[in-house]
Amino acid sequence: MKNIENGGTNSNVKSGSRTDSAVDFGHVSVKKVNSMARPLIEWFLGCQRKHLPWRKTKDPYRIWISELMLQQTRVEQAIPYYRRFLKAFPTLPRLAMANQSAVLKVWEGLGYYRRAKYAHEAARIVLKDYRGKLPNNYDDLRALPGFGPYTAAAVMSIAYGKPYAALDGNASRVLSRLFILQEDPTTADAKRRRTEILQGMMRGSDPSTFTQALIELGALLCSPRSPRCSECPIQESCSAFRYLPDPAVLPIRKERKKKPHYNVSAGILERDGRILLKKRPNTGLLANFWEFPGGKQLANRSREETCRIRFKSETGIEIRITDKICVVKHEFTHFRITVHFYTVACQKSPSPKGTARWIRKGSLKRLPFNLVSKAGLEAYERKK
DNA sequence: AAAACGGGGAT
DNA sequence: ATCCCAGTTTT
Ligand code: SF4
Repeated sequence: MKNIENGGTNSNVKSGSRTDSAVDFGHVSVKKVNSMARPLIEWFLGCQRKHLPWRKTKDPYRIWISELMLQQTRVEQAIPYYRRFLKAFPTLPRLAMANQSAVLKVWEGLGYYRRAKYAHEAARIVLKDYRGKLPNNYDDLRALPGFGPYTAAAVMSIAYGKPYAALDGNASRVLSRLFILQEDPTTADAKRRRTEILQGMMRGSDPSTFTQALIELGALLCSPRSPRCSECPIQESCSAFRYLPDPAVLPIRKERKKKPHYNVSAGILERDGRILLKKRPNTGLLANFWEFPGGKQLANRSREETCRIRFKSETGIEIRITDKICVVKHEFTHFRITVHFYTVACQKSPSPKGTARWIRKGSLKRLPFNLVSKAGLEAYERKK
């Protein structure tokens, strides 16, 4: 089995026809690679979090949804979403037949909303091309939207029991410490190399158990900040534990760029029990989410003027400011914003342009909003 | 290779 | 305030 991919497009590692003893991991010991799986798996069988909802199944659809939700997302945060999602869409065909906005609404609050879009798209493809069953094949999975090297390998190993190496942040961190890999783990080279090592490590083990065991080790013991080496089942094999005063110095991390900050003004316009909202574009940040019309602070303008001008350009509607509602601060992945909410009024009941719509207040609960809009709306309802 | 893409919890 | 999480896609 191979799932190593070259720079960018992974196929899980291609190692030709080399035998075990010929596998070369540089200074990574073959003996160590071969001796680690057993204690790791024994520890996992005794100490894993058996209550995690996705541990109760090997249904490829459910494993897929769990892996998708867990991308860059903490276990505790994903659990309620996993339950709600599978209650709403119990099977892959049910997901495929669902309305895209319904899928997005269930995902609301979980972040990285492209994942919801991909889940829906992939489900439709699988229903059409694979009779509703996720393909039992790495390359076919990789071809589906949202299936990168990790997710494809995770489904192949965890659900289908095939020996594909699933390299996630946990597995990568454990490898960094186990073999004192001082390279930057984010490069294509490092990923390829680490996937190879993983493939060697999982040889001879049950792939489903091994994949979950290594990830669980990274989550429970070999944590980013303070690894609990004294409880670690592979302590004896671990070079970082043996040679470094503090294994937590690995993996090395690159310094981050500072986040820019923007001020934003937004207007809340209500008329005849309806509120004027704007749907965000189909791509990019918070794609297809709804929000209050407004925009970034304009140079040499007041916040109120900014609100009025931005509101007009997004909706075509002339408004005047009637009151200030609240100020909401929020942090996204790459920037921070401070949003100034105002109540606004207009002359008649004009029809909006673009993606702006009058939404009945009773319908708000069916539309997806991010935390900023929710905070603005809540403050508005409270103040009225 | 780098940037874009959310939100929350831990330190 | 900073890090980073069961990563993938686009640029
Ligand atoms: S001994 Fe410590 S550093 Fe090494 S794998 Fe175990 S928890 Fe991680």
